[in-house]
Amino acid sequence: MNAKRIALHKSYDPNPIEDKWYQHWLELGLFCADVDFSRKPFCIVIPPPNVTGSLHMGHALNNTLQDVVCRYKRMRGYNVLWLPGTDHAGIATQNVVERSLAKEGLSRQEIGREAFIKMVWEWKERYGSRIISQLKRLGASCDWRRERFTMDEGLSKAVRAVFVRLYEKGLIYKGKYIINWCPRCQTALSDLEVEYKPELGKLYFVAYPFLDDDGTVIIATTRPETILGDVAVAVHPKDERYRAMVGRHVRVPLTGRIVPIIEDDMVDPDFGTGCVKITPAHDPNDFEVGLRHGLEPISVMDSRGVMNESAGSYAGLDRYEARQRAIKELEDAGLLIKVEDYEHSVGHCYRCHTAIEPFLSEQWFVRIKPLAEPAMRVVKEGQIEWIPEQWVNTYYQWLDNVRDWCISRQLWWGHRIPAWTCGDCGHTTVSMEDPSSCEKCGSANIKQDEDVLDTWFSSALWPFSTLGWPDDTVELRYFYPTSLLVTGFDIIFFWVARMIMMGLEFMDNVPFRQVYVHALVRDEEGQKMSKSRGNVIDPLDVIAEYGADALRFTLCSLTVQGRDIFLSAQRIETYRFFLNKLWNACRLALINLGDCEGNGTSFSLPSSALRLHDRWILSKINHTIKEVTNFLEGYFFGEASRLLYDFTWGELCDWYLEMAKPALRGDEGEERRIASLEILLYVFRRLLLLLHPFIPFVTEELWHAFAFEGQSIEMVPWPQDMPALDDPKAIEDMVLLQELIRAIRNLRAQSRLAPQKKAPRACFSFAPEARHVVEENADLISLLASVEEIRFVEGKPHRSLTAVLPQGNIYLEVGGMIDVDAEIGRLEKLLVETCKEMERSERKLADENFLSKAPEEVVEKEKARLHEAASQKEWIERNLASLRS
RNA sequence: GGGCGACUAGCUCAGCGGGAGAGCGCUUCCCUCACACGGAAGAGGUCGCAGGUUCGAAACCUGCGUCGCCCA
Repeated sequence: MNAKRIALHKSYDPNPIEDKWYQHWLELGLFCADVDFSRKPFCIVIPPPNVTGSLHMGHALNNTLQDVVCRYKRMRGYNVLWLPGTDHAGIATQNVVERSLAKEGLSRQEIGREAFIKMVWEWKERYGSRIISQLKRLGASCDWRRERFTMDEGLSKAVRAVFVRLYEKGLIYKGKYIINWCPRCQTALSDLEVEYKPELGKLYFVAYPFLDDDGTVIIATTRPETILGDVAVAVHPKDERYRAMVGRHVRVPLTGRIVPIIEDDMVDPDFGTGCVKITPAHDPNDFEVGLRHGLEPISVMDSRGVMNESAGSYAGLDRYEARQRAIKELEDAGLLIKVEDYEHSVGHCYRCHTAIEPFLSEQWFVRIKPLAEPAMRVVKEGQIEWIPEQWVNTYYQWLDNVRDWCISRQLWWGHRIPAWTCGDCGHTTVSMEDPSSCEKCGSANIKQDEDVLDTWFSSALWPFSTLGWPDDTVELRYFYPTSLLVTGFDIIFFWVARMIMMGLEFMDNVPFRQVYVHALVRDEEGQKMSKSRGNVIDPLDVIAEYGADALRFTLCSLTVQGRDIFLSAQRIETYRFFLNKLWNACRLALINLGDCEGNGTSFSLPSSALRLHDRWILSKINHTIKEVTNFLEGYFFGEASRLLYDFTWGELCDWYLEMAKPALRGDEGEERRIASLEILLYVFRRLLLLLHPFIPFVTEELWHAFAFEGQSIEMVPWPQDMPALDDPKAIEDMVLLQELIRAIRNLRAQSRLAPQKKAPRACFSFAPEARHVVEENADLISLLASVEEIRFVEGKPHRSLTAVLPQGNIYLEVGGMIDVDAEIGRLEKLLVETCKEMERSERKLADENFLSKAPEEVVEKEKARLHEAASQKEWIERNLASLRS
């Protein structure tokens, strides 16, 4: 093998690297997954971002984690399909195009449905790929050939097939119900699309005069303008205060309408006076009451929140104007008894934040209970694993209380509802193919429903519609159920639960085996990032400044299961510095490796050729391989990346590379130089492989710099640990070596020894079993602790500083006078601490309960601790004696 | 009102039954031939509070407090 290793620049610069390697991967077809029944599939479908969207930090996190898993699984030999795409985002996209129309002074109504939809498609063609190219910039390893869009021909066919079948099964129905209505977007919303915010309002107490005497009943309401639509007054059946008046009638203020007093369980006796007005057309609870009592709803508002002709003289007033006028008139009539401040939660449209209006209208619904029941069961049975597990509670709780899903939207952009109503017989025809006549009476006088479906209706089919359903494709047979879903908790209800329901209904199988629910990314103070707060960190800015790898590694490191991520530029910088450290460690290795042969695949040196630090680093990389693999299998991204950080910086760079320098320079002879090179190759090869899923760009660059084999590091198998390399003794001895070096450095720092100047001598008075560590590594101690000479002594030399370890004393001669009193003081303090520690252990070991009930190894450990403290005490005392003599 | 989670060094968080850990920040020193995007040495914590279980609790249980999220 002729290795052509590349010299690296002095510092790491992501810019020239990242685009280059992404193009390389695309050319290699690295991300392409084709059906191959001889290989094990691994499949993730991307949570489709809105086609109008731009990459935000939430996307960056979501897709980084998916990418880490996909790259890892590829290296483990799976046939990995990460299937990308976008959704059509009905309201959001329509809003965007409507806004651009408005700039020309036009409305969609003016240009008409067909022309408008054409415009939206044009917009989509022009701007819809933005988020896709941003995902590529992040390094997303999706099979782009398979990119899908919820409005694609194939996916639209799936939507239609699902609608038809659910309709035929009676699971979709149309009806006149009270729903959430956005007066600005002019559409119905599902329960989920309403966001409740606390608002300070008023509670108005209004007197309703009895019809048959001079008395009144006082009700409390937050919305006096809806008095115009009142059809009853209700009290709780068990409320003794009002029992007598049930069945009597009152005259509704403002309208003079005569309505009954009824009783219903829904009434909360503690709210207001315990009497409430019933307005079925403008309140969901009142609607239910109206149904139970056969009350006819009266709508007094139109779809824009403007009072209509049923509101009499109020017609034409906006809802808020109407409220003011109602208050004034009630006051004038002496019927407004009092007004209280009142905090209540008001629903707002999740897209435009306008206060929503409960609105009575004809809508389409999915009957959810029959779908929810199996969706709960499969999770209970363990067919879908939630990670972290805590989220299943949220999932169950929602499914338990879920109400029918309003799926019709009064929009133009979306899947139009495939239902045609006959103008002659009134029958509704629902079918896969556009009908030309009524299926019941044969009349050609049929008209398609104007509404489109909720975007989430098509997203719910995503795991199988993207794989070709309703056709029976090989992709479906091979990749379904998909392996893993990675998503944020904010869309568990919107999306995850609905995918499970639809998957079970139409594929007769779960859509995925595991759900990984990740955190929300917040700013450094824990605030949600939002444009209005101005605290948004744009991932694209971060990538431009620090590189995609730095962003990815930061997000992974901060990802802890069950906890939100607080992100700041400073934190990203930390990991950017890490990449530079890695880069330079490789640079050091490459400078020394030159054109030497080998690629680090295996390891053949006899242990006799190895020094302590060699055996130590081999044991450590082995341990790292084991742990990172376990962490990735359990999706512990933070733990995995932090371990790699610590290994690279804290072990490899801080200790091993420093200790290997003399051998690499040839100071230990040619054999040792070759051995060290072989270890470098072995360790760096594995380290780069382990890091690759997290930081794919820089590891690819470094892989080729080392001239390791293959066209891409990702095509190389994931490293395996070698139990033969585990070396507990080396770990133990290395701890001592590190401690004694640190102890000497500490003494140096305390003395006023010039940094460049070596201390003349370090003398060790050590227990026999610890001496070999010093003997075998005297050269390294001398190098790393900066002392001229190492020797063993019996007693304390004059003019020396002392460090005490459990294994013995180290006396550092600093080449001048020392402050004896200060030394004595320091040692006495240490002696007190050591004695305290001894007493603690002695007390514990004297406790019968402890000895009989604690596990043996704990007792042993305590004994060892006592032994250590005792010998340390002895060393200190011996040392003090010599100082005082 | 119901549920979930958090509370550990100045900040962000690991640790989740056997002697408190990391990163950043801070202090002191050093441009040593991989790296100042660096190196060395330090300072800093009755692990929210109160009970309990245990030989032993930051960790487990109960209650309380503060904060956050979800649902009604």
